[in-house]
Amino acid sequence: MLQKKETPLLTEGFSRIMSCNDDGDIKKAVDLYNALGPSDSLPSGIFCQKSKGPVQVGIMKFLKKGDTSTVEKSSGPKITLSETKPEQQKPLPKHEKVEEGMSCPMEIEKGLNDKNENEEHAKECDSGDVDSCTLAFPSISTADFQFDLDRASDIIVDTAADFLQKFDNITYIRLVLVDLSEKSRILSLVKEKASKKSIDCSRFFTFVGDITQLHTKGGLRCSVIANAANWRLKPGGGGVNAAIFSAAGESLHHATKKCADALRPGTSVVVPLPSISPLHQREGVTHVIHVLGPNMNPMRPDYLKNDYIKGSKILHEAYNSLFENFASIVRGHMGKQNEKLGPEMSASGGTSPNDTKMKREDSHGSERMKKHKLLPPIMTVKQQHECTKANMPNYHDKSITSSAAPNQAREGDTKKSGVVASKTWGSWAQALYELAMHPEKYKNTDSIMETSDEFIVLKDLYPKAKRHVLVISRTDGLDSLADVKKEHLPLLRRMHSAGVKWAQKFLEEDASLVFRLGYHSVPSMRQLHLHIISQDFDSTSLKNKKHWNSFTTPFFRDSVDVIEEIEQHGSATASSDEKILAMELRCHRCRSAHPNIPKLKSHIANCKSSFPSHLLQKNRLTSS
DNA sequence: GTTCTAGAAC
DNA sequence: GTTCTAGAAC
Repeated sequence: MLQKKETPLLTEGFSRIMSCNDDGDIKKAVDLYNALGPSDSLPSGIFCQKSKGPVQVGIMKFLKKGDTSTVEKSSGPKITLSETKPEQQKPLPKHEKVEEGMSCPMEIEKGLNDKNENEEHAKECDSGDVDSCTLAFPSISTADFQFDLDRASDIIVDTAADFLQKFDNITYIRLVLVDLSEKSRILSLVKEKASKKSIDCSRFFTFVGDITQLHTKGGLRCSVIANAANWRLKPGGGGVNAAIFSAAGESLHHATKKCADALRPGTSVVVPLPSISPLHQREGVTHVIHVLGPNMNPMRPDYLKNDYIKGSKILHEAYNSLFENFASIVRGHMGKQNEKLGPEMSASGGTSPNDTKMKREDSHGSERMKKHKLLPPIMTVKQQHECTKANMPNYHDKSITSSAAPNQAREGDTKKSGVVASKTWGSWAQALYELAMHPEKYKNTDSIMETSDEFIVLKDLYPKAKRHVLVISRTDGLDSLADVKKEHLPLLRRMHSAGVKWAQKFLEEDASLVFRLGYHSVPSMRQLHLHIISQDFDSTSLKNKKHWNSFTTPFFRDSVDVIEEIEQHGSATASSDEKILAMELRCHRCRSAHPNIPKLKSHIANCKSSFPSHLLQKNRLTSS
């Protein structure tokens, strides 16, 4: 239930930790403890019961379980009414007979509540081959993006026919166009046009139902589903996108973010769906392909102003990209089945020369999109220097931050050109650098407490505790711990001593304070700076999880440890990852967890526990 | 780094 | 209804 929470450890003082994944596990655990007599005991250790249940519910949902809007567990977890968009709430239509006079080979299947009527299909779909090779997709661009249905149906039928012809040797590859309503105009148009083209109805058909419940409600197994995504690949909005993200849970969101940040109209991206996703567990969906089509809605981004020449081209590209990506998944699956090679192949990885080509093209396509679309033009370090030279160092002055061109890391680019990727810095991240390079310009600022050739001591403008100062190195090119080498050791030692000196000075004024000296693993601001921060964290500027975790998790690297590490290894390699900043909030003294910043702050205002033992060693803390 | 704000959580 | 967070923008 506590999905983002740190797992408890035996070292925290527990003797036995059991993980329960579903109600059954919980009951077993409760029964186990209920059965204990006064002198009974259980073995110590960590006991993780393997998940058999379909989904791990969030704690809020667990507590609300009695709510009648949530469907009973017996039929598998269902989307609660409050989570679905109005169009997803409509009950699925009852099975209807195929319309009379329908001569085409296409079949219309109605969403089925009655399992018996779907038995035949379900049986067929249970075959591993078949379920691995069915793509269910919604009509792209015809809902919110208001693309003309007649033109769209032509494009769907054309691209599907081309695709199936290309794969006519793989008979069990199937494409299924899905829509919610039996009255769907796009379904009937596609059905009609497909019949005219005599497309094999076992390989391409339409289906009435909810794309997020094809297996459980419709008896149709589709391991790959397409999503009519938005360009930011964000959950929400409405329609299919909202429904898929909602049904797939957080893990789809995370998995998507790993694959791409944004999508260009006419392209698609494959996202392997983590096995913890309810959509994976319940419906057997292993991949979601996000597709972005052309937009004919003036209220939405990339509006094409009714330019159907461009629009049709983009819609063609969108379906081609979708089907090609689907093919790469199928090939990956076939590769696994046929070759049974030792090393695992990626879900989209193929093995034949053709596959390699396709994979390369695909990855090129997605790489192009990956992390790039939203980024502004890159600047060289020199350009950044030029750009910021003219500016004042007050890093919160908006006139500065808006005048300097932003720049951010584009690892892909630097890697490709063979240059080692080095972090680039946003305009707001330059202030300490400016100050370190030209302290004389700011000598009247009362924030500067000390200046030497090697460093500057500055009051943090947004202190995160009663006392919070920075010792900023003045060495040009030394921006973060990643840049620190053995040659910088004397500097680091002197920065440390300066920090200790200031801490002692503060202790003369308030002997109750306790100080910690250290660096952020990944600093937000350029120019190596050492934090000297009192451990009360009593400050209105400490506002969020990132602030807290940057000073109280391994993201904060104690100066003494950094120095020792560089002495031993020549560099500071143990730096922790930015992911840790999103962790739960725990008291830095007693390690208790708190649900939000205000509650954490009221706790730490009173917590008198001693500091964790590792902080009590090696002078990591400075106190009176 | 902060500010702003939509939407989630309460 | 208010509080709080997280992500975008700067």
